[in-house]
Order: sequence, then structure tokens, then C-alpha cells
Amino acid sequence: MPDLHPELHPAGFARHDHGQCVSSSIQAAETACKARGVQFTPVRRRVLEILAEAHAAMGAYDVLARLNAEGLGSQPPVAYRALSFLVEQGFAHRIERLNAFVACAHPGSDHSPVFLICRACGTVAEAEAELGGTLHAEAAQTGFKIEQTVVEAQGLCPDCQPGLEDVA
Amino acid sequence: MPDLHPELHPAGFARHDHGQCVSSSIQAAETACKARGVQFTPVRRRVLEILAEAHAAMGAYDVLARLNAEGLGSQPPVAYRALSFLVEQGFAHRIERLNAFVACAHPGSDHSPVFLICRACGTVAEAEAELGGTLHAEAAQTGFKIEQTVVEAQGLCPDCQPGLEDVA
DNA sequence: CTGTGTATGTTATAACATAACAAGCGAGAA
DNA sequence: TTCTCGCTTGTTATGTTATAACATACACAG
Repeated sequence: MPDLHPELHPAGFARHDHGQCVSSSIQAAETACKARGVQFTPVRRRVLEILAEAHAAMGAYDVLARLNAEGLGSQPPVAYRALSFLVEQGFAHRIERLNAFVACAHPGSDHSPVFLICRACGTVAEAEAELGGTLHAEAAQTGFKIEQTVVEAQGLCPDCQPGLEDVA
Repeated sequence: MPDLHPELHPAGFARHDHGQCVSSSIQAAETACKARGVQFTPVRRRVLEILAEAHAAMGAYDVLARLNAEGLGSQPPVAYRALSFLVEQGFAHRIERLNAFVACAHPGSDHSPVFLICRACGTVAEAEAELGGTLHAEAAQTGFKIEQTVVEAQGLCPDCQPGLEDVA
């Protein structure tokens, strides 16, 4: 994997109250878990916090290193299990392109996300897009029944485009 | 990786002359290479043939096994280099979701493909879609400059849908 | 013939992911 | 209480995907 600079550019291309968005992620997850009767355990909670704080894609082993530093688990399955749980429940997403994970930016709403991945700073922004309909329609013509879609765009975020600062 | 059944369902959801589509892939690649002044070496040609014949996504190590059986290379870099070349030149595509590769179904035309991946039989169909415009427009609002997109839909192809045969 | 560029061969290892089984623990039944 | 059931976590081991780094070969221009 190329270096993801997981700590840089903690915003989705816009400054915002970061502590707030972390705590709202956690709160949404807590509420949803209660409603669904699933457990929001310390490991799961902490992994979601780690992802939300990073506000960028993190590899499973990066997450694991954090957990390990805090005594919450040291072997890959611990991280993968927590990440799988978060993805299943819709609290986080997997970025196929990067073999990495991000906290969901729109927790609670049922959505099919579109990711904008900056190749310079590694920031991942989650957009909502209208592709679902178009795609389903196109697929229907061939008889294909879509269950799930992955849409990932790679490019340069506003902060990393030439003209303002360095070209990277 | 889940089993990809690389030999099954050799069509993009439609019967067609298979030998023909293989040879047209090869021919298009040969022409393009000549035009661009890059080499279409035996290994590269054979890898493209292997992908085109399979007409499904194949992992790099599956391709490597074939090469190895034919004495064309036995180490991972051989396969990865050839695959990278084919992807760069637009003769093949990488399916992120599957960590696998397919021969391009529309060689020659500059396109941003959409893949329909059947979770039951592993067939991968390549569609053209109009998403590029929509996506660019949405991204432009945030100031993000898209360079490349990945669109992959997973579901059931016509042959694998319940009602006709087994549900899988 | 010699240097340069491109491709391939080979070794080794990095990075990502999961199978399989053991152990802990809370909730509800007996 | 005590059992046992289901779920979560701990741990070992291994499987799978991918690349770094360096050596070799070969064609072609100078």
C-alpha cells in the first residue's frame, strides 16, 4: 500500500469541529446497536473512534497497531473482526482500492457511498451520489441484478491541487 | 479470495464466438502497441490470451500458474509485470473488489468501465456507463479533481438468478 | 564493441487476510 | 446455584496478494 498519511488533513475537504464528528459517529453507532440488539463492545467502539479520529483511510494493521498500544488486542483477527462488524453495521466502509477502512460520514442513513480519494494526502471524502438509479437501470437491460456497488474516484483534493501550494 | 470459478460461464451474459473475441483482443493490443511504440512480448501476449480465454476475473497467481505450466515464468513479478503493462495500456482491467484481472471487452476505445460481478458464478461483465459526467460534476462542487474512477457492482447475473435453476 | 534502455529472471520479504480452536463471560433455564 | 448456550475475544498458524531489489539478457544506436 502507498503511504496513506493517516494523520494529515483531518477533514473531508472542509474544516469542521472534529471532536464533534467523532462523538457523533460513536453516538450514532451506540444508538443503532441498542436498537438492533447487537453489542457495541470496547474493542468495536475503540476501533470506530480510531477511524473517526483519523478521518482518513486506515489499513487494518494500522488500526491493530493502535489497539495493541492500548492493550486492546495484538493479533490481526481482533482488528479484522471489529472492522467487519463496523462495516456490516454500516458504521464504517471498506475502500477496496486502498485495502483500507474509513468511518462512515453519514451514519444512520442507508446509503450507497461514493468515495473521493486524494492520491496526494490520502484523505477520503464520502459523497452521496445518484449513481444507484442509473446503474440499476443500465444493469437491468442485461438482466443483471445489482445488490451492492463500489464507487471510488481517485484524484486530487482541493488542498493538493497545484497553484496553491506544492504539486506533491 | 472466494472461489472465482474461472472457467465457468465463458460469456459476458451472452453466448458469442469465443475464439473470435480472444483473437480480436490480441489483434487490438498488437495494433495499439505498434502505434505506441511499446513491445507486445510473448509473456504479455500470453497473459492477455489467458485472460481473454478465461473471460472471467483471474487472480495474478492463477495467471502465474498458467505461465508456469507453459515455461513462461514462475515467479510473481513476472505475472504482475505483465498484468500491470496490460492494465496501463488499457488491454485489461483490475477488479479491485476481487483482487483480480479481466481482459478488456472494448479494447481500443478510451473508456471508464463499469463492472458487473456475479457473486455466484464469478463472471465479470464490462459495461459502459454514463457515470463519468455525473461523478465529475458532483466532485467539482467539492473542488475535487477526479483522475480515475472505479465502479464495480456485485449481484446476480441472469443465469444465476433464482427461478431458472438453483439459487446457489 | 560499448553504452543505454527495456524486459525478464530470481530471491526475498512485505502487506493483507482468514481458518481453526481455546477461553472468558453474561443471560436465562433448570 | 449451576449448567449451558451464544457471543466475543485471545491466540496460533497459515494462506493470499503484492513488491523491493538486484542480476541477467538482449536489441539497438552511437
